[in-house]
Amino acid sequence: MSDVARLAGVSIKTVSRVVNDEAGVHPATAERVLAAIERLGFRRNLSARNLRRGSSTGTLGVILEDVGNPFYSVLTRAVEEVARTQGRQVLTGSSDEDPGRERELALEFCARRVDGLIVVPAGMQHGYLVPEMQAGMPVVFVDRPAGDVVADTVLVDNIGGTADAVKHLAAQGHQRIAFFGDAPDIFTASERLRGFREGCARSGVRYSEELVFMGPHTEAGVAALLERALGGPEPATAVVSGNNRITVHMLRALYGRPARPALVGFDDFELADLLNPPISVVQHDASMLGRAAAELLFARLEGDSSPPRRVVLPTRLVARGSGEVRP
Amino acid sequence: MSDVARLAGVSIKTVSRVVNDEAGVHPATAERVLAAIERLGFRRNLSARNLRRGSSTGTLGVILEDVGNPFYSVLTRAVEEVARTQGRQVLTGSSDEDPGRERELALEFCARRVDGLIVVPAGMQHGYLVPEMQAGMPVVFVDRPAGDVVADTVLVDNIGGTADAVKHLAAQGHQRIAFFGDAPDIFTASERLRGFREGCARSGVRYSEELVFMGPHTEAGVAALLERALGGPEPATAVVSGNNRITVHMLRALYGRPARPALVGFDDFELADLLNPPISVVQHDASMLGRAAAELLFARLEGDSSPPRRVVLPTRLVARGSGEVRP
DNA sequence: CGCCCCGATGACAACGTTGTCTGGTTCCGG
DNA sequence: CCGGAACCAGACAACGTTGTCATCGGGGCG
Repeated sequence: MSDVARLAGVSIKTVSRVVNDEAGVHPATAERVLAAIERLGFRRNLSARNLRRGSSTGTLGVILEDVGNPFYSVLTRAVEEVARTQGRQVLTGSSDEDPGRERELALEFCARRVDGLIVVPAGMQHGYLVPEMQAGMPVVFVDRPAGDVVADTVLVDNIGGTADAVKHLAAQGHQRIAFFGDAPDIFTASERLRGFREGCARSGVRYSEELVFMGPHTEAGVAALLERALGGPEPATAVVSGNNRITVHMLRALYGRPARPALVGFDDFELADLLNPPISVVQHDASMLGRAAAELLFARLEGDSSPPRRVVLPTRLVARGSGEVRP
Repeated sequence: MSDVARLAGVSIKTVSRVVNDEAGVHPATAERVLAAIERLGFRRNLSARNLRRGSSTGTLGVILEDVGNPFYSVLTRAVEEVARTQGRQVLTGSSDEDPGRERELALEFCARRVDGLIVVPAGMQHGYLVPEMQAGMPVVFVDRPAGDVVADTVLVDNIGGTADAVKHLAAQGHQRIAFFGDAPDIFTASERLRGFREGCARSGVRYSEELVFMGPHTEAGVAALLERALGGPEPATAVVSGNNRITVHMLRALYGRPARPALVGFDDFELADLLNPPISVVQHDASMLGRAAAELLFARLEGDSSPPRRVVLPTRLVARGSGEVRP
């Protein structure tokens, strides 16, 4: 900036005035300054500006499990979309479900003075965020609640959705239904299991411990457990899958098998309708999750200080046929 | 910081020493300072720190078409992964293929003093980046070259990959092969068309203008053009699709049709192997694109000032069966 | 002619840090 | 008992901006 000032023969304050479109600069002076800016390729330093003005950094931090997972990337995109209307940029980070990594990212973002955080929490301890929140950092949790912090949270109706899946299968006459889910320490996994159990109760299906399989996260793992579920004296005739990754693993494991169990998966995924049979799913909207979270966050930034809210977005069972296939 | 200093009864410089783990602070003093930091929830302001130290901001800017598109989100994840090894964070932005939006994002990132930019360029004019690059901002273009700027670029072998697709189809006996691609002003689209033409020439397939369809980007659009390609006196018996979105649209348009043309798609996609028939694709690695770009960028940051490089990553034809289906 | 006001510009401090330099103890060896 | 090293701690300036206030002409008005 002082280079520009020297070249234009003015003080740096005048340059500042020009780059900020402040009134009261002689047109001819402004002209000279602009020419100097152009010639030197000057671009004002936003960090310094924000520091001096005490204004926001105009950034948002988004921490999720994996930026590369389509579900989260759609969520991120929705956040970005809302942020854009507010002239803010988005910093993203993947925690890989590692609480330590999440914490590291969150504190790093706080040190960068992001205006707010949107977090898909990993693990159950988020007390480390309390001081930040007390210091005025708005935090919204998405997809799962934080273990030990009360804050705005946006969830989907995991219980209702899974119960619907069971109901759908029961309506097709299935009585032996298996559930495959993520590790039970992940909120959505345990909620969906709960929904599964409730669904069984409501639909008059006998819930049996040995048809519940939590935690496999490789194709081989899913395949092995599936073998167990479909073997034995009383094999399962239908399966509820707890998330899209497990569903995909399962499809691979089932591929080419002559007799396939009926299947309903939690989370929709691209091409589910083009498979044979088309896969029925419990659908919900990652984009809406992101939008809701971002909107909650911006409300806080605009001064909303009402008690923390918990938004639960509905799910929708999309019957595509896989729920009707009989063994 | 001065609050902490006051509470601990020291000068702010001592606080600075403590938060920076500098040697030469009496343990008891450090203890007091740490306690004060804890009590006040102090977190040092990274922007101010970077400003003062003149060090990098520790951020990277990534601009791509759509953060929510799985292809780009995998790329982003790879960039993040490399950035992480260097202790840097990633700012992302979606251009939606709008050059104006891209420019806005890029300049905003520059004003924030990101350490470098990774850009999937939209449009053909990127001269606006020249001053920034001259001022020392390293820029790497991914997936497409910039129209009018020479800089590091990471591409995939669009021409070779598409030619392989044609070769594969020709080997199955196809002589009437259609090509569906993105709008021709998108680099990858025109390159792949070129590859298609070259493939035809090399494989002895007659290239015919009326079997080339560029630009449809809705399912209905693809369906309508497909109708044309498959109708008429000399219908196409095989189709090459120029990217994963078009492939998916095409699959929907073809779904349930009794006689399907043979199909090879550029870009692999999840579940392609589970469709019926499994879809043959020209596979390439978004993750590797991202990694290569990030590594080029970091090399520049470490002072590599060799002439701009152009890296072309190979593609691999994965024959899954859809190329062999005969009408 | 003198006054005041206004338009244009600049000097200076401050944002929250950290690098440099200096001042003050303490403790050791001579 | 003194010189000097070693150790701690603080004062001050600076990073690149912008907010506040002061300065300086010139022009309109009484």
